[in-house]
Amino acid sequence: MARIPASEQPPAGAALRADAERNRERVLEAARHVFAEQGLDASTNAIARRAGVGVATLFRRFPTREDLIAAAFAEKMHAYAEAVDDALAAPDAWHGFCAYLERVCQMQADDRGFADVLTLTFPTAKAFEEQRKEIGEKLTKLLDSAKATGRLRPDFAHQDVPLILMANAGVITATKDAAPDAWRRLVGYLLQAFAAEAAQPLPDPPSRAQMYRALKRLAPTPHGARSSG
Amino acid sequence: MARIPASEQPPAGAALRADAERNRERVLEAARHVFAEQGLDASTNAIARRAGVGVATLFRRFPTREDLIAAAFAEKMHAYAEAVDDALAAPDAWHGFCAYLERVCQMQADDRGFADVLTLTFPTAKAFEEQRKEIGEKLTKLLDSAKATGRLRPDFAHQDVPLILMANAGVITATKDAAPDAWRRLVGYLLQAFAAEAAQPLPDPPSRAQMYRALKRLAPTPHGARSSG
DNA sequence: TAGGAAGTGGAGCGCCTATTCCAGATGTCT
DNA sequence: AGACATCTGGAATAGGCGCTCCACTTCCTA
Repeated sequence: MARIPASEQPPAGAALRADAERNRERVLEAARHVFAEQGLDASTNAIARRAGVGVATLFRRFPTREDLIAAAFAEKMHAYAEAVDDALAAPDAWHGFCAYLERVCQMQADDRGFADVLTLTFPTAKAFEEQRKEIGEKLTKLLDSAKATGRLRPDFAHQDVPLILMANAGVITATKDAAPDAWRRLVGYLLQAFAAEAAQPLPDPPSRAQMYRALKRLAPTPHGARSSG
Repeated sequence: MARIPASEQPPAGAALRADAERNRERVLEAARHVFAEQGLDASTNAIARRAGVGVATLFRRFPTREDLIAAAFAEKMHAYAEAVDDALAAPDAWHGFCAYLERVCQMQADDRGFADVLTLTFPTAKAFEEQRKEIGEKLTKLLDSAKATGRLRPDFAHQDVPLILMANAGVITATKDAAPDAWRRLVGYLLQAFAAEAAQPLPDPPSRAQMYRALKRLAPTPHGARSSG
């Protein structure tokens, strides 16, 4: 007798058996560790091995890679959201903005997987994407406030934020081992460029739609997706 | 009877048989095309297939991946060197520097493989690396001249150049398809940050040694090297 | 034009990957 | 304690990869 109506699948909230829940947690912990070290294209086997479970267990709990990624990075996404909240709460919006960018880039530097997550979308991970949308709206407010102080240049575009994250991801990928603080230099330059005092004409930013499409590019499938195109 | 003393291997300059030379050229052409489209981690098979030759032919002519990369990008490296020469010849060193950066970043945008090449070293490809060294020396001159004009900020470091290329590579990887001009925005910001007028204190740049080690990180082996670490 | 060096391509090896399947172990409820 | 759904891990499938080997072909020279 099922303690849950269980029409077909455990209705998304159904409690797992205790051992299963334990294993789920172990997989997530392993995934977080491995993704942080190797990036999003780490192999499923490596994660299962580290978790000390069979691959089948991993796949049963997280049928698609997006499921695993979304679950593994849920906490970091919250921290990411917190960063905007803190920035909005800062007494000076410009300083809030600067601190926000540094904090987020630091998060990228600390976690290669997260660096990738911030430059991608995961359309099937709904909670994830809703959160991203919410963060985006708060970010708009932050930018407006920062511009209102007269310190952030008025032509700074919302799309410039993911652009920075992409650039930062590039630096981190290349320098993580040999020069782990190199990204600070990049961000330092950029923040000075974002100051209103420095403002000179710029090329147009990519449109929001373009940027969204860029974020929607294929997530780094460990292998195989390469040949499908 | 060999028309060449041929102690063991064709002494690096030995003429290939006409058909072999033709195939060599076809492989290079294919490699250039495939690298440009897919990046340096394109599969050897894909290149051979496109060239219309067997994989053995490719490996006979280019025993290591570095051999192939060095040969495929030799021309682009010359164009890259030319960019510094032109910059040095410019009447105004600051404008020369700006044009140089834009031109090089454009080259990255036009060729995903080359974008990677510029953020890596290939220790076994001697001619390649000597050229890189020479370019580096000219670049130092260019930076000095640009600083002497008072327009390039004095704390701009030589190491900042590869840093920019890494950042640009990150943007290009992410936006190539959806927003192919996004990189211009990044470079636009950076150039404004490099202007002496905008100069504010910055984090220290990575040391040259660090940057060199970062460039020396493993080239993207198509697959396999991942598990060796 | 004939002989042999030079060059060829695809089959094959070993390794890696994702994903599925299923016989057997485990937890949970009565 | 017994019964049974739940959960498990490793074997198995199917594929991609780099790279090598070798029976066969092509070119060049004399």
